[in-house]
Amino acid sequence: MSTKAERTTAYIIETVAPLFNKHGYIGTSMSDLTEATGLTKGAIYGNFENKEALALSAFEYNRNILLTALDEELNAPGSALDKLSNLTEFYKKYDAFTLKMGGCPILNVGVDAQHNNKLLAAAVKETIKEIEGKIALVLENGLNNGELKLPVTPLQFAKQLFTMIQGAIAMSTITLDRKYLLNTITYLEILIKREL
Amino acid sequence: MSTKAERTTAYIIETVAPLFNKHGYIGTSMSDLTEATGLTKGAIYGNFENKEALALSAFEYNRNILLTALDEELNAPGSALDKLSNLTEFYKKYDAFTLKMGGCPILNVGVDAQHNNKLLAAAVKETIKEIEGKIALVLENGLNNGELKLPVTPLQFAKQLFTMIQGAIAMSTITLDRKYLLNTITYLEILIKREL
DNA sequence: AAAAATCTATACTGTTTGGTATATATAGGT
DNA sequence: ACCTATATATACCAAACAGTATAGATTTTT
Repeated sequence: MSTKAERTTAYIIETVAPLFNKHGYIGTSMSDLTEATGLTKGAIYGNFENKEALALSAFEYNRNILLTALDEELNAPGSALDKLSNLTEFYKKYDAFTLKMGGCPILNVGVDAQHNNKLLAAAVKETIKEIEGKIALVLENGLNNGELKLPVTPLQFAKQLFTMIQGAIAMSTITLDRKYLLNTITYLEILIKREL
Repeated sequence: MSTKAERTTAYIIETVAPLFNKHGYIGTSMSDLTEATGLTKGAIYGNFENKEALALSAFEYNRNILLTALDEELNAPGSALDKLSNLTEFYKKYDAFTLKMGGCPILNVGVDAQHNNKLLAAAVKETIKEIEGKIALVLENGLNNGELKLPVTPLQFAKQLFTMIQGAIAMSTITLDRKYLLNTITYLEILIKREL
């Protein structure tokens, strides 16, 4: 069984991750964190070196949830097209999926950290690369199987796909209108059926 | 000629607009503003009621630059397809265009203000509606001319177009890689040529 | 050019910021 | 059950926060 401190550390991360995601690095104060966790500064600083380390752990927590969910869709049994279909279905519900974490961590932290925190900004860039790689791998396998053909390289197509998805997420987030998400994904489904 | 105070007000807005756009509402402090403008708090608070009013003016300043530039492209003489071509050309250089204002104000303020400032968040939503309306109008005119046909309503197509553009902006901004912008716009040009 | 209006600088407010030293309380191992 | 190690709370720090009162400087109007 895990030690008390490990459980406290995990509890803190889980609790503050949505706060950092919603209000940004600077926008989240230590008093916000003590209030949300019910712990004191002593407890938090006993488990994390400083605010930055905590914010980074919080992002990584959200990122792992996202990557795990994506892996589940992309590694499910079935053809490459099946996996892509899993992916689009997943993103149709992405707003509900990211509700607990306070919205899309890639969009929120990516934009917030750009000029406010280099470590976080780099972590987001790395996460994007990972996701694009995962999608590209599925496409490459489908290509090698002869199951589908591509107008561009697998990575290039994956990047285009993810860009459109991220655009839908951005628009839905900013306008609070999930139609952007639904309509874009519907378009992507048609695009996949037609092009591949 | 304008009065001294009016010029000072304008000077303050021009100077602080990129700061608010880059670092967000909470991330920009009054001392950042006095430092950048070379003015004191007295001068700034003499021209603006508070930080929020200044941030709103700063966003509106950037927004007006953007809307004016878009109007120039969409109201230029020529056919509807010409105007759409102007639009895609404009967005190919969007990263350079938004450099002075510290990045895309719709993306930056839209994400930042979401949970930090309702007034700003509402202003961004309104701006998106305006831009979509402008694009939709061009499409509608082209439709009425018999110049082009659309798979969906003009507004719906405008929204899809803008979502993809905004996705490219988001990805380019977060990764600092303008290829996302270029590749997406290239794709849009093909899409317009094929679908319309 | 004088008077009235307006703009800006200075100095200050109370509050909140991230972070720390230390004392106490609690957990884990024997 | 005790002892040691560790985790948490309390009280504090200097700096930075947004905002303000007022006095002096500069425009603008007359």
